[in-house]
Amino acid sequence: MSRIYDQYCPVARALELVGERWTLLVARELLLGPRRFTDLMAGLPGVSANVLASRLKDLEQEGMVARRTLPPPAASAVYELTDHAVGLVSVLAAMAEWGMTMLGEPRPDDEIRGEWIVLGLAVTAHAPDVIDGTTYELHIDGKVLHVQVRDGNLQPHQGPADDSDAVVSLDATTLADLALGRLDVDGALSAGRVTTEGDDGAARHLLTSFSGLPGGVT
Amino acid sequence: MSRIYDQYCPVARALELVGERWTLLVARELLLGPRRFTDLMAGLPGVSANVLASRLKDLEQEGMVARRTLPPPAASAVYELTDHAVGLVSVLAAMAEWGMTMLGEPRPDDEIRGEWIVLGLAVTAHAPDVIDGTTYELHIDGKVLHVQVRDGNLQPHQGPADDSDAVVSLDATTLADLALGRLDVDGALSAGRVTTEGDDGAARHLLTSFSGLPGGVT
DNA sequence: CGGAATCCTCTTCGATACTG
DNA sequence: CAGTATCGAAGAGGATTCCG
Repeated sequence: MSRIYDQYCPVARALELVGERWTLLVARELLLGPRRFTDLMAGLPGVSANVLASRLKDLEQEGMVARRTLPPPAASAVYELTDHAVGLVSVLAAMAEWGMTMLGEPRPDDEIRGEWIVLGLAVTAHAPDVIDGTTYELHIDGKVLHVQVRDGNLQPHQGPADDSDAVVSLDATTLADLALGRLDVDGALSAGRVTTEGDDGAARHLLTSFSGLPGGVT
Repeated sequence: MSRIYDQYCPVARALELVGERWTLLVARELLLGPRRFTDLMAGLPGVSANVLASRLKDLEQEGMVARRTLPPPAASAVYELTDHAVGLVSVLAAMAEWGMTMLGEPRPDDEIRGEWIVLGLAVTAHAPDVIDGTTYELHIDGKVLHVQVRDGNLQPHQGPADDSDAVVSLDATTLADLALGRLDVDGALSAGRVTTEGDDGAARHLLTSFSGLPGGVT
């Protein structure tokens, strides 16, 4: 059960819904698409099974998350964000945008995952250089996700793209180095830390929109 | 000490900074201006002294809050948001905006304070009707605060205005009823639940911008 | 294998009392 | 007024077990 503040205040109400430890990170994971319990465990290193189960139960009760059983032959249960959670996305976006400026260097014990950085970039990057309607496939440390450009926004999703304009391959550290200005696009490409396929120009536009964000060392 | 997630992720980083219980509510209180420890205790019903002291210490260490001793003869210590906390404001705004839509009716044990509702309104209300550069003084349940309109945004502050265009007096419940569409401007005025002084037309514009927001019963 | 339930230890919270 | 000290209660974290 979520703890309450007993204050008739919008901020307090929001915190009662998603303010507990791990809750917003669960939402972060679900932002990229439906996930099974085990996937969430894997995507949230450090969480314990009982806490995750508890948070999912809370979110489900609040109507933010729905538990659905996939049709056969998969027949496994997945959790996904409901339509009521659209407002939650803007909270997550604000957190990611501010957190991006406070990110700094990875600490010794930090787990590094490409998706997390992509999420931060997606909300932070102003994408005037990226052409609306394009889709990019990202291969980060072997994992595949794709990003759609819609109305000047970058929307990340898990898995491969149906039809991508370009494929960009790099590792999570390179992505973070780009984002925070520790590496520039030309340097990354010439050093072979980033490789592209398909429309190389478009890929370069995407990388440029990713690089040198506020909070970086520029 | 704030607990950490050990994830190199912007959202996780933000949560390490302000994700603990009460932390964002402390920031909410400081948003309206500098406050003494005792003021904060009064503005955060339910918090205990040790938790508040701990949160202030954390925020100070993160550089979000500064502790300052007022010049004589006041000579009391106040806490205030630093310039580094500007990014934090957008997080608070996102929370308030979403929380406003989730607010609903006050629960039996809810404390009701006008400032909290004003804060929610300030970030939620689209203020096309309110004239830029105007200032309003609000008297809510005897407490005085003022709102400045700048670039289409409403900025609330504690205390009286230096030079206000209008004064609006009401109680917190009326304000919430207006915001959530349980009451309209005409009804509130004619029932005497709201009284205005100064530029009545401007006051009406302000009230209109406050009324019938998303999440209401309209 | 997926996920829920149980048990145990540790930290944090919350409330009251106390001190400079 | 501005906190610190103390202590019981609650929650987090980890491991293990049980159920489908």
